[in-house]
Amino acid sequence: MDIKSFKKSIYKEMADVTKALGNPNRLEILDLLAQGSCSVEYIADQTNLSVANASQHLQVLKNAKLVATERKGKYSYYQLANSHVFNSWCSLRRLALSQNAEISHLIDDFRRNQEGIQTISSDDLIKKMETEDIMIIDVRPEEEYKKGHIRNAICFPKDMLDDNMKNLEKNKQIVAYCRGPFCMLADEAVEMLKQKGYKAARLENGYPDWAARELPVEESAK
Amino acid sequence: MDIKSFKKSIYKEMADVTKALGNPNRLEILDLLAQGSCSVEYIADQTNLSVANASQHLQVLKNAKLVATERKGKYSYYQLANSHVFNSWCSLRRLALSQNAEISHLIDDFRRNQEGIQTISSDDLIKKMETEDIMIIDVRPEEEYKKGHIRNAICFPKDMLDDNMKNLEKNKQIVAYCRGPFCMLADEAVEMLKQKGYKAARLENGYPDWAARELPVEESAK
DNA sequence: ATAACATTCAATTGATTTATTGATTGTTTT
DNA sequence: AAAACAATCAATAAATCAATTGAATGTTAT
Repeated sequence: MDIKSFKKSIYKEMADVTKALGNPNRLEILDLLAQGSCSVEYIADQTNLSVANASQHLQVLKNAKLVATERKGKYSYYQLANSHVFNSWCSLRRLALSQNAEISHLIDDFRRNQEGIQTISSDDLIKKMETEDIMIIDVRPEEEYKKGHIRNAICFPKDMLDDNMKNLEKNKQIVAYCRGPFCMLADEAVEMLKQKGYKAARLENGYPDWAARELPVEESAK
Repeated sequence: MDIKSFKKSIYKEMADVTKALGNPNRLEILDLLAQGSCSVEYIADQTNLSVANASQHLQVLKNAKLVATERKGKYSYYQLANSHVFNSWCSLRRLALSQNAEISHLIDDFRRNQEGIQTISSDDLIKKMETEDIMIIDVRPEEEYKKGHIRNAICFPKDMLDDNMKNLEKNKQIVAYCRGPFCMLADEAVEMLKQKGYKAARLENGYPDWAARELPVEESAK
């Protein structure tokens, strides 16, 4: 093989992986899978796709080796193939947020409409955990909490918030987190809590970002 | 705007950026632009695209705000819009190399055909620079060396290698580098040098990776 | 002014991608 | 065995993408 066609096939392979990422529905699916493995039905439900369409997108991701699948009984569970997938996803998220003022504005506008939700970074949270007596609440669906959560966080699914609110203390700082920066579950929870007189803020990013911090950084390809 | 359509537009924006990256020719163009700014003509020439087609791809990259353009006289010079672009490019390269055995095999096969080119990492090079008396040669075209190069590296364009070889010393370890892991200029140079009895190895990655190391790591979006 | 040149634009054609629909496969429950 | 269910497959039509061609724009040199 000559150099020219060698290089072309390299970039072709790289483009195939990138193309598999380059679809809004698949990016949303990957964002969801970053929370842990999910069945096709759950994915379809959470992303408002038909099951057939979700399955089709999952095949694309699978062919690109971005996700792995495992059958348990009559369910197929999908998960991210490895940590590189989430790393690239985050890198693209950072890229999109940095270049494209539109996304940042969309988020800012959304938060502003909700009367200024206070946002804290992971570093801030670590500091607060060491110096203050705070409560961390996980407002994702219970299934996702079970697959993994921030140490000491309480399972606080947003739709059960009313019932559980009595477990909170008005004088403690509450930090709510959810799936990631594009997920609005934490914003909604914070808004509800503030209306009731609690001191609440949201974590800027989500659980997967937090979990990735705790792992050693992988540097090179292999 | 309701949450559903808010999320859809977020992922849409993210997908638009990713789609702009998801084409083999555009990935190759970005790899080239990572060396420094280039004219359309140079890009077309280096990537074997027609000028009109290269220009078209550049428009796509420009619309996605991945590259910036500046006109100097009758030439348009394109460059990467910011460091996030190269970071994402590298992240996708890592992803593709890790998942897709095909790419790694393609590279390995190519290197094996050339009688085992020895490859050293950036960390290795730093150590060697401190402890040994080595020669670092930049085998990219002179234009790219001028735009930036590893400190103390000598400009050694591959097509001039024969003429310049007399400046090398047979007893010193020589390290050749080029554009990146997919670029074969360094491999070719190392092969030629080894045939003539020099001790030569190639740097695993290229100049842009080296330059990115020296800059402070940018963590979050803004 | 004219010619030469670098780049972009516009139109076309063929190839890919996407969502939808309905049928099919394989597993579990009754 | 039959029914219910999860997931995939196959076929289609609409939309988008990519390479080619030739014309148009804008700058520099003569």
